Amino acid sequence: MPSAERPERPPRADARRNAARVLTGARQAVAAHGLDVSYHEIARRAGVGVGTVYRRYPERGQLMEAVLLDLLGELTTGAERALDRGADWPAFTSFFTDLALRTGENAGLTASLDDRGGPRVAAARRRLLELLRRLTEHAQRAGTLRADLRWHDIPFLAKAATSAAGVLDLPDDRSRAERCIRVILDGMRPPVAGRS
Amino acid sequence: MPSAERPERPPRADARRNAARVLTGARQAVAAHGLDVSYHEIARRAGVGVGTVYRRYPERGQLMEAVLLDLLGELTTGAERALDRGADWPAFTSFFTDLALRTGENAGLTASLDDRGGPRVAAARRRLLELLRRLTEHAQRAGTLRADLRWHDIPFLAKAATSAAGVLDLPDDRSRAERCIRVILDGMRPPVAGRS
Amino acid sequence: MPSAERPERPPRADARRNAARVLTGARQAVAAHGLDVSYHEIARRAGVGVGTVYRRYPERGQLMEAVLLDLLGELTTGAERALDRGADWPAFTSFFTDLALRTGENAGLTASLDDRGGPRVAAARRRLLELLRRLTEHAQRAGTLRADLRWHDIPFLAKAATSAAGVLDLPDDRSRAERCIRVILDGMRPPVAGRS
Amino acid sequence: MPSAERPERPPRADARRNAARVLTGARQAVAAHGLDVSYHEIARRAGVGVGTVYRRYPERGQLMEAVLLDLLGELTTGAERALDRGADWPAFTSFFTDLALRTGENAGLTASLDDRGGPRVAAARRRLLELLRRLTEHAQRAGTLRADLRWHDIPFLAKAATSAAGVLDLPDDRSRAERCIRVILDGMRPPVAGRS
DNA sequence: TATGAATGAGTTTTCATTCAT
DNA sequence: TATGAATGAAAACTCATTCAT
Repeated sequence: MPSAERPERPPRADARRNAARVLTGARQAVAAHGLDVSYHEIARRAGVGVGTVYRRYPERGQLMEAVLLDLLGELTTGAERALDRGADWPAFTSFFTDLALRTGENAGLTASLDDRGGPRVAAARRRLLELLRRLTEHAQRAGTLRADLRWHDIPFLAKAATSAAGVLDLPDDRSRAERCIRVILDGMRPPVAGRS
Repeated sequence: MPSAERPERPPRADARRNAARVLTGARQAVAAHGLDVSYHEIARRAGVGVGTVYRRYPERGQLMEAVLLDLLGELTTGAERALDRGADWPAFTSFFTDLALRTGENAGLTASLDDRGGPRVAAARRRLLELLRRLTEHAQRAGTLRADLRWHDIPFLAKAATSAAGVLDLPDDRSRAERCIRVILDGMRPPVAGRS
Repeated sequence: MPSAERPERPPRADARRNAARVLTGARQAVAAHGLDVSYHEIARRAGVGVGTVYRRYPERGQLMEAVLLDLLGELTTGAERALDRGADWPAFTSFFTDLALRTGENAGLTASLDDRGGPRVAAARRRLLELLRRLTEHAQRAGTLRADLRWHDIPFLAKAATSAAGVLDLPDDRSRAERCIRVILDGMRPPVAGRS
Repeated sequence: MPSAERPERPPRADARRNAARVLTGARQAVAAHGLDVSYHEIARRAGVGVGTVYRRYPERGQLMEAVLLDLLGELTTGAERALDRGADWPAFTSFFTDLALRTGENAGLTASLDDRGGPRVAAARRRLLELLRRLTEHAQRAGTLRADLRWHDIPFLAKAATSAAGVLDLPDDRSRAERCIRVILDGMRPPVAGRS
């Protein structure tokens, strides 16, 4: 019904397809080159023209927000699963490893866990950090996590654990990344009395 | 060439002064903006004209090499001091902390600990890594460092420890950086038997 | 690449318009400032941004080649017309004058008549020189041109004739240029017996 | 006698030597690269530092004036010799050839024969042009030079004759240069009646 | 006085962003 | 709406001129 009142029609099929392509391309591009990737690089990976990326995300911040929301959603799902599993050490370990590896894959993007982005990012971050706080407290109450750790140190340590992977430019060198994560996880356990 | 004998006069006073200024400016600029800083920014911090920076380092690679050599030299000095002090746990700790903080302050430059740069950088790096290997073996033989750590994991963990500081954009938030370093150092100690 | 088949769309209207503008601007700029004109000057005369000139001719050599081809094309047309007219003395004179004045207007570019440029320039030059050879032989066979002239001296004499105009920095001082061309043309006629 | 009144002492030996070196270097450099040659190039050929060239000729114009005066002096000597020899056709030919070849060797410098330079250049030029005028009139009165030539066309034709040599980048291709000079000289002779 | 290192204006070149099609 | 050519601000680089030694 072609009327003059803008019936808010659903987006065209190719428009929807492009929206997904751009987001995927942006995630890949950001993972590979950091937050300063050029729009041309994103467009190249998405298989669209630069203009298309600009039409959808006129501001770089908007694009990064979309990428962050995507990532935060995945991490939140992981945290919920860990809480559901009782927040014991294996569950914490699994969540932390996931956080660390994803963080490593998204070099530079981890600012998401701090204080950038618009209100929607802030909300998503709050949701994740709240889960993180509960996970941490569970683990500390159960005595599996050292008590002097602040819950907001966790994402820092997670980022730390895998900037290691980033350094190598060998994203698949999992063995070292995992060894480093293990060391950090060990360090996060309560100290044992009777050590010099 | 007014004379054929090239009397090899000593460098001009301002030339010598500028050599130091350029290096210092470059280190500050790289620390603040990463490896892609503009030559103008470097010149500004050094208090010289761009031309002077170009005269001294026509290729960006040469400048970065000089910066790396400077940094590697300082780290090597620290490693030697730690070995002289017997490579016990406090000495190791002190070296690691130094490595971690300097690495953090030189975000992006830490590639130096891997495989970039010309032959002189490679040599300086080899010298440092050799000291690192000896430090690690000492500590592992003394039982103060977990045995399953490879000595070449150390710089990764050090970088890890302070990419934390970088995240904050608050380079002086030492308290968190130090807490993270402590956790990582704890994780590097030998595991204690009888833990789940 | 949204489609794998590259529908090979026709060039955009402004792209086509700009292609012509850039070439014209380049010819004017080169005529006025020589081969070393700045790209900004060319862009200014073409009425486009520098970036556009760079997009079309990333290498200065490519731009100069395009300018040469344009000039050689015009000269070739003139030579063909002269041959069609029978290559008698008036036709030769007219061609030579044209060659001389254009050469003078394109100071520095006249290398085109010698041995610079890529294969396309070489081909265009060969085409022109071949016509020149035929013109010369016609005229010598008809006895209107001195026999001891080599056909490849002609472009040198043409360049000579109007470097005169160049000297003045008064490109419109046609009267002197024409007088000099006339003298040279006179000199090119067969010598008359019985002169000291 | 070291007194306060600046006794106008003769220049130091090395100063005089340098003055000569700079002038020679400048003539070579200008011949090779034209009037826009860099001071560094001149200094290199002279075997002195740039600063020395600047000290002696703070303005580019002063340096070019010195070079011109040197060249004009040589040409004037040639013109005087031609007049002494009676200004017949062989003498004129010899002068013209000399003028042409020197002019060719000093590509770009030939502006000297027109209207650049300071008062001393103007005077030297006037002296040379006066000789040229007399040479021309002698030759025209004797009927060996076409009457419709203006005496001030001569230097233009001379320059013309050898810009030919310049085109080749083969400064020693005398055979072509000489053939071209001959053609031009022929063209300068009085026209012969009974030609189409 | 001679030297060449230092300077910075001007040129070349890139690339984020806009906009004609 | 999607595209990529056009744009021009900003970065890289050069080199004529100055000036500390």
